[in-house]
Amino acid sequence: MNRQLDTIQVGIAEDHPVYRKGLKNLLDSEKHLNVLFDVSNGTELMEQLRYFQPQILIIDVRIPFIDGINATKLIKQNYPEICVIINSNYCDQKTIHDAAASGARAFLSKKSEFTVLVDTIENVYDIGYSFDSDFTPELITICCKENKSITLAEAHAKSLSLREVDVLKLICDGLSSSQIADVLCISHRTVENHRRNLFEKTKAKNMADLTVFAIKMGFYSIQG
Amino acid sequence: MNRQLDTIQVGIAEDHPVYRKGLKNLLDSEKHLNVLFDVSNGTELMEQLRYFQPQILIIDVRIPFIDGINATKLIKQNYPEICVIINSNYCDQKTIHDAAASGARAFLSKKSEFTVLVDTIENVYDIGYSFDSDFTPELITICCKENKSITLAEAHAKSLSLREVDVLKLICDGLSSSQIADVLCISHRTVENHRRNLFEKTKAKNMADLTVFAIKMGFYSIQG
DNA sequence: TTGAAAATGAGTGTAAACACCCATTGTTTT
DNA sequence: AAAACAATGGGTGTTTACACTCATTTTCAA
Repeated sequence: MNRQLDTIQVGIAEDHPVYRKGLKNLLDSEKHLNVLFDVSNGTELMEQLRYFQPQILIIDVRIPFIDGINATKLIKQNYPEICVIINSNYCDQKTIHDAAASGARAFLSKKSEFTVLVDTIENVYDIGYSFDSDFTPELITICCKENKSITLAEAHAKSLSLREVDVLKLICDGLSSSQIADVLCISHRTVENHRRNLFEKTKAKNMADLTVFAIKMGFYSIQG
Repeated sequence: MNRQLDTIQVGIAEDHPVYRKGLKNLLDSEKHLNVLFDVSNGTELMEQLRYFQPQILIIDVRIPFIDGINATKLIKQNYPEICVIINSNYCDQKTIHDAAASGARAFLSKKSEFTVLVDTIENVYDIGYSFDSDFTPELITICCKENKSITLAEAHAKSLSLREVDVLKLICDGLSSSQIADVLCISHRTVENHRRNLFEKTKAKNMADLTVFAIKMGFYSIQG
C-alpha cells in the first residue's frame, strides 16, 4: 500500500460547528486526505451522499434528525462500499456495541489524539476496520456481518421531514401557528397539519412537550 | 479600536485533543489572533501561565485536575488582567451561573459557530465581557465584582415563587392547566394565575417559549 | 404588628391550540 | 404504473390558553 499515491476521500458529520470546521482543516492539511464535505446533521448527510461518496465517513453519534447509528445503518444498506468511523464523546459499552452492530468499521473516542484519528482512517482504508483491543472478535464479527437491516422508510418514519423541522424550530422560538405561517409564507392550516404530524411522530401532548422533545433531540439549541 | 494593529494573544485549555488542535489552527488562521499555548488540563494551564499570559483564555468546563470553574477562580486571583471565556457542551443555568460567579468574562456553547467564538473574543477584548441578553449588566457586575452568589432566575426582574416553579416544571412535563390543578390539588384558576405571573416575569409569549426559558434557566432538566 | 407579597379562587371574554374529517399536487420508491 | 409520502390547503368543531378584572387568606419581613 503506497499511500503517497492514494488520496483518501473523507466526509464529516458533526453538529458542533467549531469541532467540525477544525477537524476539516486538520484533515485537509494531511497530504493524503481530502474532505469531500462536512455536514451538521443526518438529513444533510444523506443528501450529500447522493452526489458525493467518500471512502471514509466520520460520524458523530449524536447528530440531529438521523442519529449516527441509524445513519450508519442506512449507509451500510445503500452505500456498502463507504466505511463509517463512529466518533463519540461517550465510550460506554452500549454505544460501542451499537456502533459495531450498525455496521461501523471503527469506533473512536473524542478524547483520542488527532494522530490516532488519522491512523484509524488509514487502517480502515487499508484493512477495512479498526477497533482497539477492547473489541472482542465477536464484536468485529457482528459489525462485519450484514445482520441488521433498516429501511429508509423506517428511518424516515422516526425522523422528521425538513418542513416539519422548520415548523418545530419556529414553535420553539415562541411563534404561534399564524406567525409561523407568515414566516414560511404558507397557510396557517398547513402549519397546523405539520404540527399535527409532529405530535404524532414525537408522541408529544402539547407545545411544551414538543419543545422539550426538540431540545432533547437537538433540533433546537439553547444558548444561541 | 483598530483591530488591524492589535494581535490578541489567546490561550486554550481543552482536554479533547482533536477539538483543541482544530481550534488552535482555526484561531491561528485569523490574522488578528495568535494562540500562545494550548493545554489539556488545569495543572498544565496554571504552569503555562507562569511564563505566558495571554489576553484571552478559552477554557473548557470539564478539564482534568483543576476544572474550568476553579481554574477561572485561580486566574482571577493571580492574573486578574486575563479575560476568561468559559466554553462548554452544556448550557444549563448552573454551569452558566458558576462561570459568571467564578469571574469569567463570557460563556460560550460548544454548539456556537466559529464566527460567534471570534466575535466573543473580540467583544471580551474590546469591552471586557460578552454575555448574551439574559445577562443584565447588573448581573455581570454582581458576579464579577461582588462575587455574590445569585441565580439567573433571581436576577430576573422578579424572581419566581416556589409555587410558580412547581407549576413551571409541570408545564414542562406536558401537563395542561387542569392536569396541573389535579396534581397540586388546587383550582385550575389558581394554576392559570400562576401561569399568568410566570408569563409576566419571564416575558414568555406562550408555553413553548416558557419551556425554553425553564430549560435555559435550569428549572427543568433535559437529561432525565 | 402592619403591610407587602405569596397563594388561593373566580367571572367573562377572545384567540389559539388541537382533533377529527377531507382534498390536491409533486416527488420518489417499488 | 401504482403506491407512498411530503407539502400544500380547507371545513367544522371542542378544548385550552391567555387577557383582564376582581377577592380572600396566609405568611413573612420591616
